[in-house]
Amino acid sequence: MKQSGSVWPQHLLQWFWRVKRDLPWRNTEDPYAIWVSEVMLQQTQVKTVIPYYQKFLKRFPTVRSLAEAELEEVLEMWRGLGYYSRARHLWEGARFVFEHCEGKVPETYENLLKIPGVGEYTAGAIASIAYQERVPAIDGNVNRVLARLIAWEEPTAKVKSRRVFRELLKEAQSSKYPGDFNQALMELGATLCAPKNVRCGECPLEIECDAHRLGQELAFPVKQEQPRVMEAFRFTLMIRKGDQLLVRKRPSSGLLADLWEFPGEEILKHDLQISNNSNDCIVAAESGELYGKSDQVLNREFLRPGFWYDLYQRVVSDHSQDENMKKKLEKGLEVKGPIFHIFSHRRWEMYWVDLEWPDEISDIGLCWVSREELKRMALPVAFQKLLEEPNRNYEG
DNA sequence: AAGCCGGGGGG
DNA sequence: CCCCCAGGCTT
Repeated sequence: MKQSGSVWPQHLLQWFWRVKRDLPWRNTEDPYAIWVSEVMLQQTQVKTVIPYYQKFLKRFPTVRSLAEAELEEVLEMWRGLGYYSRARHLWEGARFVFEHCEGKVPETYENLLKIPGVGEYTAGAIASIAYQERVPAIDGNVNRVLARLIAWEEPTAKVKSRRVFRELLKEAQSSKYPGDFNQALMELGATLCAPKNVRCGECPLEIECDAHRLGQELAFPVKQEQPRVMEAFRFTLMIRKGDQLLVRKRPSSGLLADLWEFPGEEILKHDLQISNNSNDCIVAAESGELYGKSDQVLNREFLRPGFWYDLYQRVVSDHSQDENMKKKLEKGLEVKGPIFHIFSHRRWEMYWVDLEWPDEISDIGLCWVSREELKRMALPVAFQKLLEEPNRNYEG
């Protein structure tokens, strides 16, 4: 960690004062105007923002004028900037200030935070720039600059990273010019310390920067590790009656929420544990989880008629055909698969069996649909694949 | 802590 | 064209 008494904050400020662009929101101390600029700059480049900023402030020069405007007109002024929900948030924030703060933008970081749509970053920017409060304003640019400065090895979004960065800035931030200090960091990130094209030769922090010392500027900030792919089996019952197939609706949260599926179960390979049982079987625990002695054992286990019969019993609540189904599964068990399906964070190894059902079924969660109807329903691709491969018999 | 929102910009 | 993403909010 950089020690207090470090000189880089001075270098940074002097660089900023030397190169800073003359932007409209840098010629005002009006917290409302700075608020507007911050919201616009969150989503768009400086040169695009300038004309919108001027037009917007001309039409809505005060919190009151914005609060009293119709949302329609605010959105109209925003047209072309994108991210219209933020225009709405700005408008709602203005109404909040008008109503709860006597029309005056709060003067402290803490009170700015109470405005809906104003988070840590925006509150910090307004407090430091308009009121010279010594608080950080950490946006994506600042995160990148700091991560490189100290060659920080964790994703910036981590709680630990945010704590370390805040501590670092607490030491470094200028007492006399906290707003300029924050703007300088952002300017640096926007111009020299860019995501891809770094210009370290011109950077005031070149000799202080750990990433540069390592020759690894682009390695920081380290990216969030993508969630590892969870491996799972997906066992499915294709229950038919003539042209009809049995389907059910998935739960309204989680994977493939509210979509349709053929009845069955997902078993995470991660959940497979060594069984206490003396025999070599997978046992269906009360929770519905399966336990096997090893992956190898499990990989064979779904060939057992008993495995599919157990699954069938957990999945179909109409037990009138139990004997019938048991016979079918024991006599001519044909397991189909594997078919693999990959989601963003999960990988299914899919197996299924075909079953004929003789007549009506009484199960509140299940319903018959024809293949024609199925085409018009929200059936995830994973299950469509099963329909397309009726002859993929498993050959252990 | 992780994901969504919902559109833009960069490669 | 696809991939990635800021900042605030929700779960």
